[in-house]
Amino acid sequence: MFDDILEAAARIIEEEELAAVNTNAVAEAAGVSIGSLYQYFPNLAAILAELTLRERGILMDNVNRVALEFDSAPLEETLLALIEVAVAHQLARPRLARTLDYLEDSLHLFDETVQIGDEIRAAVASLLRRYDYPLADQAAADLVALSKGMIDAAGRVGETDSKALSARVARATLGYLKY
Amino acid sequence: MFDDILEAAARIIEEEELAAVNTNAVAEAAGVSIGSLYQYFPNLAAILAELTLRERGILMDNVNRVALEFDSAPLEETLLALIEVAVAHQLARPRLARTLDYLEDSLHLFDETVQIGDEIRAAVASLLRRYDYPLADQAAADLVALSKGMIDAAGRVGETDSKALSARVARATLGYLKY
DNA sequence: GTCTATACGCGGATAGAC
DNA sequence: GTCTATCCGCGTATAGAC
Repeated sequence: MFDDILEAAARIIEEEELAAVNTNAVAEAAGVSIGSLYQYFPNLAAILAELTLRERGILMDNVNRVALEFDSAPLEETLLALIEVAVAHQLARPRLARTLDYLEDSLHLFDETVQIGDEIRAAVASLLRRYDYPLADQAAADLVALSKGMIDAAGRVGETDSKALSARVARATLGYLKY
Repeated sequence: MFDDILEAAARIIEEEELAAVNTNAVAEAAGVSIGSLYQYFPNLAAILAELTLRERGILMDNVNRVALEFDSAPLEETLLALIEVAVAHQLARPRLARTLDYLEDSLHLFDETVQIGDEIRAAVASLLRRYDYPLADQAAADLVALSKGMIDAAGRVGETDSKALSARVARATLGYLKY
């Protein structure tokens, strides 16, 4: 039920837009009454917050898992694995991912905690440092930003070939590092 | 007056958030009454549409000007000039630029016309073709996307050094092309 | 032309029946 | 626990005075 409500909100974001996410619409899409909705969430913002935290959690779990699994792999392989995680995440539900990014950015809904980008940048920076790459923080920020830009754009235009997209993103990141 | 209203909307976006842009707030920030506001715009959406079209117009004018001025310059110089235009645009009013991008994306407010990204991609693609770069359309899309990602991220964290940022973006684009 | 006042609908949230 | 009914405030837009 809790999950039904979150999923309903996610679907409205995908099929309509963020502004269309209101308590009535979410309750109806979830197949519950407005009264019941308020038994599971204190207000509308809490629904969006929980949805954001969940999506972020899934991505971060995968990022951290890759960082662990590849802790003695060559740099290029690790980067590609991280890219594949990010690509898979974004192409699964492109519009949802972009909208939640916007939410997290515009409303600083979670300014107590770090933004998801911070975590990923930190992971990449520590990876680059392990390989003695100079200016690791700057490079990590750039790599994450340019990857995100490419992956967002791909999702926006409906690309579905994860492998091809990952390869292009990998090319861009390696081009940056080696140029 | 017309301009005052647009500027008021822009400032609210920068200082608050998109959802805070309502007729009352815009009228107050513009120093006019709500009644007068409706003499200049038929509704709230028209204000946001006009604001978006203006910002887009400024950027596109500059892109097209560079494309003309550099029509016989080396590829790298032309790319750098285009990047500098985009960087200047984004760093001038970062939050406004990002929010209007979101608007144009989420609401397909202007689906009759082409999105701003399409125009820029087309300009870059024709540039690449002039230098016989293979897969020009794909490369143009990737270059615009990765540049936008880097420039957005820089604006988000308050970077102000346009030259340094342009140089890093140029490095990423050239890295992509040459890797 | 610009204002104030107001109508009106939508959406958030709660009360209270079942 | 889930529902329906309702309250209430906010925001859009208009009416009408000056």
